[in-house]
Amino acid sequence: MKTVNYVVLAGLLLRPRSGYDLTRWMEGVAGHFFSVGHSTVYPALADLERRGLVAHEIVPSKKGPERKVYSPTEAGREALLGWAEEPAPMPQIRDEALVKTLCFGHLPQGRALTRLREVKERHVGKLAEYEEYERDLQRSLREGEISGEAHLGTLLALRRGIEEEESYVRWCDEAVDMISSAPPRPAD
Amino acid sequence: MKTVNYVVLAGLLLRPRSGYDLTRWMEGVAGHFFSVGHSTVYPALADLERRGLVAHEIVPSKKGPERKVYSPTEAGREALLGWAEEPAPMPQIRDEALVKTLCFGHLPQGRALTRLREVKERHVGKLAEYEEYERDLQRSLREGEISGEAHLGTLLALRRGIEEEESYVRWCDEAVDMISSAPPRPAD
DNA sequence: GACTGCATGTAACCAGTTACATGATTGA
DNA sequence: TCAATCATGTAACTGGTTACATGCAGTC
Repeated sequence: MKTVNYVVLAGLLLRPRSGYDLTRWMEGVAGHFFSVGHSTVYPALADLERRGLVAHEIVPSKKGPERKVYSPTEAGREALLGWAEEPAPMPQIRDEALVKTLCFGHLPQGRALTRLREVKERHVGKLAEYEEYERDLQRSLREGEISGEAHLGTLLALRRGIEEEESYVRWCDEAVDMISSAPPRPAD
Repeated sequence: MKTVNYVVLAGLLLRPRSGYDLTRWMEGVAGHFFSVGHSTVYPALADLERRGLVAHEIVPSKKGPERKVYSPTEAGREALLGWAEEPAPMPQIRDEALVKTLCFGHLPQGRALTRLREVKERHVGKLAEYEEYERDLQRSLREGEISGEAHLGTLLALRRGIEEEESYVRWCDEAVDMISSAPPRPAD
C-alpha cells in the first residue's frame, strides 16, 4: 500500500474528516512533512474504503454540498499502527533555494543577499503559521475538542515543523554574515 | 527547463564532473536538498548538451572505463546564474517518520520510544557525515583544489544540512521527553 | 448576477524511480 | 574467478501535479 494511504489514515485517526478537510490539513499542519493535492486524496480515500480500512457517512454541510466524512475502521486502525511501528526511510527534501545558494559565490553579493532576505521572510512567515497552529492545538485540548492521543501526535509533529523553521531562519542570518564577510566580488 | 537540469548545472559550476561523479555528489553533500539517481542524471546531461549549456571531454579513467567530464559553457553559466537570482518555491519535504509520529499517542510508549531512538541514530549518523564533508571542504580550499566561489556556495549549503540534522536530533530528544511525561497509556 | 468558498471527482501529463543492459578494471 | 567499484546508458512503471469538470451556498 502506498504511503499517501497511511498519511490519509493517520489524518483520519486524529479526527474523522472529509476529503476536503484532509486536503486543508495537508496544506496546513501536515504541510511540512507530507502534502498532496485533493486529486490524490480522493482516489486514496476510495482505495482505502475498497480495502475496508475506512468508512464514510454522509453529513450535510453548513455551507456547500454534502460532505463524506471518513473514519478509520478497526482494521484501518490496526493497519496504520502496524505500519507506524516499522522503520521509516530518511526524509527526502527538495529545496531549490539551496541549489541557488550553491551559486552564491558566483553572484554579486547584493543579489545573493536579496535572495536570502526573501527566503528568510518566507520561513519567518511559516514559523508564525505553525506557532498559531500550536496555540490552536492547545486550545482544542483544553476545550475537549480532541483526544489526548491526537493532541500528543499532532503536537510532536508540529514541534518539528516549528523547530525546522527556527533552524532555517537562523541559517539565513548566518548565511548573510558569511556572504558579507567573504572576499568581495563584483558589486552589483 | 526542469529543475534537475539546474542542479546538474550547479554541480558542474562548482567543478567539472562526469555523470557518475554528479550522482555521487547528489548522494553526498547535495543529498539533503536535491538528489536524483543516475538514470535521471545522464538524460539531463544529454539534454543540457543538446541545448549548448554544457560540453564534455573524454578523459581516460584511472579505474574503469572512459569518463565523460562535463563543464558548463558560458551560455550554461549565464542560464544558471539567471535562474539562481529568481525566487525559489518553498522546500518540499516527505518525512514518513513524522507521519508515524502522528500515531504515537495511540502506540504503547515503549514502541514509540524505540522508533524515536532509531530515527535519532540515523540523523546523528547523517550529521557526522556532513561534518566530515565540511572538514574535507576546508581542506580542499587550503590546498587550492577548489575556487573560493565554489567553497562559499558549498559551505553555505553544507551548513544548512548540518544545522538541519542538529535541529532534528534535538527534536528527537524533546520528543522522548514529551512522550515519557505524557499520561501513561498501555505499556508494551 | 458574479464571485468566492465549499465539496467531490476524473484525465492527461510529467518527473522521478526501479529494473534492465553493458562493459572495464582492480583486488581478494 | 568472482565480487566490487567504476562508468554509461535505456525502458517500464509509478506517484504525484496540473488542468478539466461539476455543482451548491452564501455574500457583495
